[in-house]
Amino acid sequence: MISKAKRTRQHILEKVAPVFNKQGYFGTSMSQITTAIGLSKGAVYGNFESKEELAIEAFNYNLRKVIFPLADRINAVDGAILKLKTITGFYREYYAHTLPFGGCPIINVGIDSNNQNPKLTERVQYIIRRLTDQMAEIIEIGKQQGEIKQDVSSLSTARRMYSMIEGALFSSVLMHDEAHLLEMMDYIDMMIDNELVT
Amino acid sequence: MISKAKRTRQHILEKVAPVFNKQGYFGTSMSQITTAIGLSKGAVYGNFESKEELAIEAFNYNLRKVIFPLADRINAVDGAILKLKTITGFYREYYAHTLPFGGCPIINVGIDSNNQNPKLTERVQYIIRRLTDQMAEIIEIGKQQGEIKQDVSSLSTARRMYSMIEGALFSSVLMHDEAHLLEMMDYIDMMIDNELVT
DNA sequence: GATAAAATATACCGAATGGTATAATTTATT
DNA sequence: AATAAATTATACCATTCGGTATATTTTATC
Repeated sequence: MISKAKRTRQHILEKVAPVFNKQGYFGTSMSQITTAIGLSKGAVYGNFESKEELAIEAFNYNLRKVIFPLADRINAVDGAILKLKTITGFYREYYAHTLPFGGCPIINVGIDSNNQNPKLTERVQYIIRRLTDQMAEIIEIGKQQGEIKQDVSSLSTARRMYSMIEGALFSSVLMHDEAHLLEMMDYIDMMIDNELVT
Repeated sequence: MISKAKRTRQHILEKVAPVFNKQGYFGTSMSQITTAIGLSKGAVYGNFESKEELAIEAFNYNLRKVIFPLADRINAVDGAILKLKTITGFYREYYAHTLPFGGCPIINVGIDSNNQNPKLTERVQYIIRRLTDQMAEIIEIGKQQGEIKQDVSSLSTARRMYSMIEGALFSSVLMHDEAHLLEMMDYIDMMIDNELVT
């Protein structure tokens, strides 16, 4: 059976993750944290060694919740083109999905931790690299299997796609208008058909 | 002659603007501010009514420094296509230009103020709207003058361009790699030639 | 150069910060 | 059910927070 501590740890992360994502590291105080979780500082410091560790784990929690499901969706389909379009499909739902959490944790923590918290920044960089490498790998396999044109640069295309997605997401979240994201996904789909498909 | 107060105000903004841009609102303390400006709290509160007003004015200062010059560059050339390519040209230099300030103030303050400071968020929204509207206007005039295809949606295209730029900028700043931005500018230039030019 | 006015430095405020030691409580083991 | 161990609440710590009142210094006016 799962120990009490482990369940409390999960409870704290669940409640605290959206707060950190919305308010940032310095914008979130310990008193706001204890209010959000309905527990005392003792519970927090009994399960996490510092506010910083809590912030890092909260980021990981958000990733597990909003980004990692993408991998499952990609693995569930076959073929490079279909996999790529699964990505755009995923991000079409992403706005509604992440808005209650305060937007995309990658952008939020990326900006928030930059020039501030090297550990968190490195973690965000690692995640971005993983995501873009994964996309590049899909394109690469597509090329090998003749599904995607040979003259396409896998990594450049993947990075461009990712920047387009994050940029549109930023616009949508900030302007409170899902259209930016949806229209960008339409455009990327079109781009896939016109520029990648053999 | 310019008054002492006005010069101090300028001095404070100049020194404090990059600090706010790098560290965010809550990440920047009054003591860090007084250290950065080499003056006391008396000087700060004699010239600004609160930390919040200082942050807003620091953002405006950053805009004047890194974004507003774009308008001049656009006005200096004729023709929609040339104006659009002036924009991509501008952002090609933007990474090196804004890195010492801690990256693009629009993304930074946008993310930092979202869910935190409504005044600042509104200001960022207004700036984004101005930028995208300006770009849409260029495309619209290009259509009227037969320089750009009629079936192009001015506003959608402008918004997409802007999201692409901001997304690539985010990637470059966070990954410490200018390539993301430069490659995106190449792509946008190509897009202009292939999809917009009549 | 004296005086008034403006601007800056200093000293201080209550409140809140992240963090800790310890007491109280809950859980698990027998 | 009794006891030991693990977990959480409470009270408290020094420090720092943003902000202010006032003293000092600098600037402008005459």
